Amino acid sequence: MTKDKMLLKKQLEKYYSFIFEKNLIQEIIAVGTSQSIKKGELFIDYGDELTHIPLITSGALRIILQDEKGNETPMYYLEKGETCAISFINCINRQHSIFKGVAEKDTEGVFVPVEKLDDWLVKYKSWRHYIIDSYHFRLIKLVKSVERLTFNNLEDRLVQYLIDKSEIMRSKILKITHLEISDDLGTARPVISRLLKDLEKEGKIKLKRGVIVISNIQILQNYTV
Amino acid sequence: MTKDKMLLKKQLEKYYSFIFEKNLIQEIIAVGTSQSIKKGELFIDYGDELTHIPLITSGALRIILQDEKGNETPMYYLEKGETCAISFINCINRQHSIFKGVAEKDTEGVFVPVEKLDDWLVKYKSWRHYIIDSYHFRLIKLVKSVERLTFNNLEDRLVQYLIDKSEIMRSKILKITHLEISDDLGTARPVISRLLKDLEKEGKIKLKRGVIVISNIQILQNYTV
DNA sequence: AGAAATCTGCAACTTTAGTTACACTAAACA
DNA sequence: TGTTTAGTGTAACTAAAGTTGCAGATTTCT
Repeated sequence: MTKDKMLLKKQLEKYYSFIFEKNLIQEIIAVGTSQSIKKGELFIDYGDELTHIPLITSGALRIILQDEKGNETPMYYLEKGETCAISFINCINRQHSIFKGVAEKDTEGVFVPVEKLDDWLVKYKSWRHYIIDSYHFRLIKLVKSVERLTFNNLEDRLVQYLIDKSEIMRSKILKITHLEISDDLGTARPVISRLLKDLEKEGKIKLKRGVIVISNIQILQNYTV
Repeated sequence: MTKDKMLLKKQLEKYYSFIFEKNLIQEIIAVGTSQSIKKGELFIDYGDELTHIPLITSGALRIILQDEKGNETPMYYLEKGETCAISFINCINRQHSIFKGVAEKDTEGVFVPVEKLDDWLVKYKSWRHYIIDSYHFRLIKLVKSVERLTFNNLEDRLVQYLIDKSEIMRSKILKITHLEISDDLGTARPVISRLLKDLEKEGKIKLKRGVIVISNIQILQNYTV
C-alpha cells in the first residue's frame, strides 16, 4: 500500500468506520483520493463540473448559494462525517455545481469518483443509508432555516449566526468583521453594527476590531423538528 | 384481481408507469392501498406514526411545519408523481411525523407500507432513483425558499404565494381570505390587505370578498438554482 | 514613519412591516 | 327578515430594518 493510500485509510477509519462497512471502506481506499484545502480556499465554484463527491474527514466547508442577481446565501456547513447531498445527484447526472464551497477552516476530505456512486447504492446498505441520511439531514437543516427566516427577527438570526459560527470554529472568539456578517445575513453593515452594539450593552458579547467574543449568549430554543 | 386492485393499477399506471419498472408497479399493486382525501381534510398530523408513504396520483397536499411556539410554516405542495421525502426516513426509523399534511384539493394516493421501502432500494433502480430524486427535489425547493425569504420583501413573497397557489389550483380565481394568506406568510392581516390593495391599484389582481382574481401578474424571475 | 486601506460608531433619515382600533359590508343562518 | 359572523378597508401609530454620509480609529503596507 502506497503512502498516499495509507493516509487515506487513516483518514477514513477515524470517522467513517462507524458509518461504512469494511468492504466499502476498502473500495473507497482503492478509488478515492485525499485532498486538503486551506482555510479560505475555494473548494468548488458555481458551474464547476462535478466528478467526485467529498467525504469530509476534518475541518469544515461552508456551502453558499448564489441567485441570478448575484446575492449569496450561506446555506450550511459540512463537517467531518458529512457529504454534500446536493452534489450527489448533480454528480450522477453530470451536472454542474449550483453552489460554491469555501473552507471555513483547514479542511481534509476523501474524494470518490462519480462512477462508483450508483453501484455502491446497490452493493452496500451502509452507503445507501448514508446518502439518504445526508439528504434527510440537509432537508431538516433547511426546514429549520425557513422557520427561522419566517418567524425570527434580525437580532435572533444574528445571535443564531454567532452561535453557529462559534460551534463550527470551536471557539468563543470569532475573527469576523461586521461587513462579513451583514453580507451573510443579507443586510447592511450599519444594521449589524447597531445590533452588535446592543448585544454588547446587554453583556452578551464583547466587541473588538475584527473580533467578537461571545461571553454570555443563551442558546435559542432548540428547534426539534 | 379485485376491484380495489384494479383501481390501484389504473391510478399507478397514469403517472408512475414512466417512473417505475413494471415489476415494481406489480409489487406496489400487491401491497399498496388506495386512499382518497377530500379537500381540506387532514391527511397526516404532527406526531402521527408513519407506517406508509404516499405516492400521490391526483390532487395536491400542502405540507406544513410547526415550531415549538405553535407557528405554522407552509413548506411546499405535493402533487401527482410526488412523494413526501421527509417521511421516507422517518418511516423507516419508525419515527413520528414532524409535519402536517392537508389536502389542498381532493387528493388521491397509493400508500405503500414501510416494510417494503428498504428492500426496494436494492431491488429496483427506479425506486432508488425516485427516492433520491424526491429528496433532491425537495432540497432544491427549500433552498429556493431560503433565498426568497432572505432577499425578497413581503410584496414579492405575496406575489409568489399567489402564483404558487394559482398553479396548484390550476386557476386564476383563488378562493382565499386575507387572513389565510397572512397566516401562511407569517404576518398580520392588515399588512396583507394593504399590499393586496396596492396590487389591485397596479391592476395586477382584482379583489372580491373571499376571492382574489389574478389578472396580470408577471412571473417573478425563475430561480434556476 | 507616513499613507492608504479597512473597520467601527453613530446620527439622521426613509422605508417597510407590524399593531390597534374601528367602521362597514356581504354572507350565513336561525 | 333581522341578526350574527366573517371578511375587508383604512387610519394612525409604533417598531424594525435599511440607507446615507461621515468621523475617527486601527491595521497594513511601503
